[in-house]
Amino acid sequence: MDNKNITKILKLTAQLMELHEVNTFKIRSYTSAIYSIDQGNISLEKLDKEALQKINGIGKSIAEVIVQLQETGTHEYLEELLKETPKGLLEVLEIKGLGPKKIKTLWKTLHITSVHELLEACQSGEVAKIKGFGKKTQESIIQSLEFMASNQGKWHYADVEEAVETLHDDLVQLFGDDAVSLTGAYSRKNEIIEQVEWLIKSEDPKAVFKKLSSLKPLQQDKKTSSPFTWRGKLGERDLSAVIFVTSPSTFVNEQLLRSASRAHLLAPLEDGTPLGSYFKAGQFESQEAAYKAAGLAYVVPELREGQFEIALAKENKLPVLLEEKDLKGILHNHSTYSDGKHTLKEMADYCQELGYEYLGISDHSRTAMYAGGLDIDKVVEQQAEIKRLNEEMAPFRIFSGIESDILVDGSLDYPDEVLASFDFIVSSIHSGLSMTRKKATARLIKAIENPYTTILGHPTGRLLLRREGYPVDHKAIIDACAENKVVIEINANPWRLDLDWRWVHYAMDKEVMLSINPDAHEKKGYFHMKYGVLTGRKGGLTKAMTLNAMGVQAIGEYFDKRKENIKK
DNA sequence: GCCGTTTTCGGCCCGACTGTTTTCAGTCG
Repeated sequence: MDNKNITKILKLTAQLMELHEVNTFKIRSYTSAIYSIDQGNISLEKLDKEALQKINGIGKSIAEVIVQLQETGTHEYLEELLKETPKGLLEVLEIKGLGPKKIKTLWKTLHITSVHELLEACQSGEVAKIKGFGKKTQESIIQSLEFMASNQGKWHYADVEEAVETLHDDLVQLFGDDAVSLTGAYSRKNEIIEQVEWLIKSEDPKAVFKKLSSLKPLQQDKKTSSPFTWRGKLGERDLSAVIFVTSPSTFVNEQLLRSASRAHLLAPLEDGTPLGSYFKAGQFESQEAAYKAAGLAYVVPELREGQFEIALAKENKLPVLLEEKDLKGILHNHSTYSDGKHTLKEMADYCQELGYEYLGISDHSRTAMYAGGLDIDKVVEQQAEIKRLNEEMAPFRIFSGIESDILVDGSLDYPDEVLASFDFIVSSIHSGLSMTRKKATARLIKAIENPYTTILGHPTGRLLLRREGYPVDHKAIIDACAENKVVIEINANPWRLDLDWRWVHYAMDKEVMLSINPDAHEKKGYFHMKYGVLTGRKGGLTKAMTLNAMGVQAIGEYFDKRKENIKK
């Protein structure tokens, strides 16, 4: 069992302990053990009881618990707690804004033991009447429940990627490369996937179904399947999967129709025919040939969203999209100076090992106490270390940055002379997230207008499927970035992907550059760059408009020049 | 339950934010 799953179970244990009012210091032990595991970079997988106890915060009993987890997937104490807990309450624990204490109150006073009962109690106004609760709490519970319901059965692209790619390889093995095609939202590299779809070319659907039944990760739902359409689930995740079987004569038509979004297919051609109707009626050798016949340049699947691509395809002006290999460096990363798992040197070494020319380190600024934000002394210390490492590692270079909190009033988190000591600054909002659109926009614009802001970090603060971002006026933000020559981050963490791809094209139109930033808190975080590239590509991002596609020298000059302009 | 010692028992206790209160409790990152 990996660290992530271990801490997940320990967290559940701690929550249940709170629910059952176990000694608070005992609970604290669990939470501090979790913190220690999260922060450290020691894999617990192969450690025995003795080795576990050497880790700060883990003593005899928690070590025993972890050993049990490794051996059985659960532990005795957890099982005991679960026995005393109504099953439905476990789901209630997932609700944002509700902790164990409040849940206990709901359980003991209103006898609520499930999400369903909770929703009813909120709707009837019972919850607001309890001491310690109020109308706002009741309203926010309803909102959370609605948000959760709307996200049922949806997954992050990155979460399903491995299962999808593995099955795709299996399908290719079974049916041949030219007879299998991924379609749907996944083929367009959408950030959220509700269903994965394939198209299989065959005259004999029965034979196809038979072969499919040999694939272990697939479980067919016979009720919803039909003679040409296999429906069911993929893998343990309960991911909805559909496999269409189509004859060779309509394979290309189906590929075109099933890979594009509705908006793309509704786009009219010169004579007014919707593209979808044209694709349906015609006979084509290949997808490329179909676009050509329609008088369009070839549109890659990820652009088939009905945004701007048809107009550009008509004029043969589709951009050459950014590729991962175009990226020369990685900006916006954290180290052990704040809440990262690996040291500055480890982060730099690994970055160099992956073939990049530079690393931008931007730990949290001092206001971010929860993340070990750097006070001014630490900033000085880190910059000295960067200077030393740069001498050692040349021509590789570390740029000294900071992820400065944008404070509630829109100002940055250090006095000007400290801000001036960095090569670049990523300005982001981390606290005070519940704002009106007007307030959030004004706060961001003030930070954008600060001459020290180089990059605007995750502009909406959203966490996909978990938290809506604060509402912002995207146009106003992008316009302000254009005016102040501020780069906008495409935060490549699959939970964020923020700036959203739907705004990338507008930003480029305004000549705002974008930066693909992994926001890495550990070495393997660099691999998220890939999802940032996908996001950029969906918005039509080019190499020329990507900040970190610049080589080390060019970006060094870019940072210097920006700083010179501040002095003037 | 963990830690650290003034060494086997006593202390442990983040800070901002929100919504409830009207000085605080609960939650979150």
